[in-house]
Amino acid sequence: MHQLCLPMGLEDADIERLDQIIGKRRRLERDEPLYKMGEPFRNLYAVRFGHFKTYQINAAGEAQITGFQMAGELLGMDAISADRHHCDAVALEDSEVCEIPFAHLQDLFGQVPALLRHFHRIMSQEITREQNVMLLLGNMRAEQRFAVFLVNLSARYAARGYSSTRFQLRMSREDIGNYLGLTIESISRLLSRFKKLGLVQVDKREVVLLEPARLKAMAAGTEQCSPMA
Amino acid sequence: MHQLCLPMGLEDADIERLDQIIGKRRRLERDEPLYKMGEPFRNLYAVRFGHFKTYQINAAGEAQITGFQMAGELLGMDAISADRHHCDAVALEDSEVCEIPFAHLQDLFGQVPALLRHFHRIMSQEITREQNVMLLLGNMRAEQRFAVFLVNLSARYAARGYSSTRFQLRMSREDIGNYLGLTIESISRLLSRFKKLGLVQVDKREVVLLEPARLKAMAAGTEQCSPMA
DNA sequence: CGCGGAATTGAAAATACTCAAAATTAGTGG
DNA sequence: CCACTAATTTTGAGTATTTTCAATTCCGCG
Repeated sequence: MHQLCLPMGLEDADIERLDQIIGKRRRLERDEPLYKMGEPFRNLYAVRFGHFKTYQINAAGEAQITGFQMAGELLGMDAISADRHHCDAVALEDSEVCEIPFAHLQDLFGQVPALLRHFHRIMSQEITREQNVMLLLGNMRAEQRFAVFLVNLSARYAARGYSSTRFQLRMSREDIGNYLGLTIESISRLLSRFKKLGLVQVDKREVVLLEPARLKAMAAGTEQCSPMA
Repeated sequence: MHQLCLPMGLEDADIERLDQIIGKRRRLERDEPLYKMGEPFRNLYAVRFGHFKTYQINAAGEAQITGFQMAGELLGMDAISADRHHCDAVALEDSEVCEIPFAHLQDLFGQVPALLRHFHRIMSQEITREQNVMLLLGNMRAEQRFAVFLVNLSARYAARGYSSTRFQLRMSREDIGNYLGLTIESISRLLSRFKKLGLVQVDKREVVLLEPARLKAMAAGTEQCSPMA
């Protein structure tokens, strides 16, 4: 947790100070909202375990999932600008976060420059992450989007010490489609195609990446599998 | 400039201190790069006048424009996380920026909490801006995307004291298409359609919004103009 | 005046969507 | 633990939106 979340390269004394301002833990069950758009902003949240999705809702009531978050990742940074949450965050499974009261965190920034620096990196990282999603949504075909999605999950699980080739999809097909700008039917068809091509093995929500290298090539745009005669 | 850029609600003394660390101005001519992906990160840039585009390039060499920036807006925040620029920034016309050495800015953060707070708001604003683009790319049809684009430009010019209904497009049709995840031909057709419907008047790059309210409704998804029999 | 990049327009093609139905899975209560 | 219902996923067929390819047209500029 400490590896991925806020502290990183902080001295023990600083970590100690950070731990002191970290508020209470909060457990959420599946489908429970962590916060909703428009609510006043008080805390950032660090995921301790479980998974979340964040999504925006437009005027017409349709949602666009803007990200999936897992252990060690930080939620709520989009709320700083307007002092209100800009999106909804919902637990995809039973999960736990710790609250980080932002007012206290700001107090600490003045005292622990290394913490501030790290916080800026994390916000910046969120910006680059979203830019990568814009690239995905703006100029990739369905097949490539889905490959990027799988490869991204793979890398994130690997970074957490889990298998990079076998993992559970914590989100529904519908969520995946929404995130990737595709329909649930398209996701289903892509899974079937990838399965048939021997790229993956799928059993309900468990996925095994059988050819990670080819998937990475597809994600990079180097390779593509024909639309299946 | 001071209204939109970093200072805002800062006391005069603090603005003074900020002005002191602000580095030299830099002029760029049309198509000149401000920075390129991978370059070491030293400065943020505040646009003084002119316009810029930022874009990512994927493995296959294709670009995705991630934003257009105008006077008062800040460039380079995506570089903080890796100490290297994550995208290219290019002037769309003859423009000027002022360099803000990030190391110096960080020094100031410890001394001027209000500045820090404002900086966080700006970074957070960039995150929400990108989330809005994800919503656009992920679940809007071409017509709505283009309406959102026009309405967004309109609002930003209005905020700067310019006309909200008549302005120059500083970017090519190709850039617009790239940004919106559409082809240049689609943009051209959309413009023709909007023109024919009396929504806009277009002369090369000059646009007049004839029915701002209907455009806003289209952007919100409330209204749509049929695909033109 | 003519060259060249940018923009427009048209026709054909492709990708992904919609609608519908069937199959599978998950959840619930007996 | 099983059975039943509801929800999710898969699959198919037809359709729609947008792209691709191609041919002009429009302008700025030397």
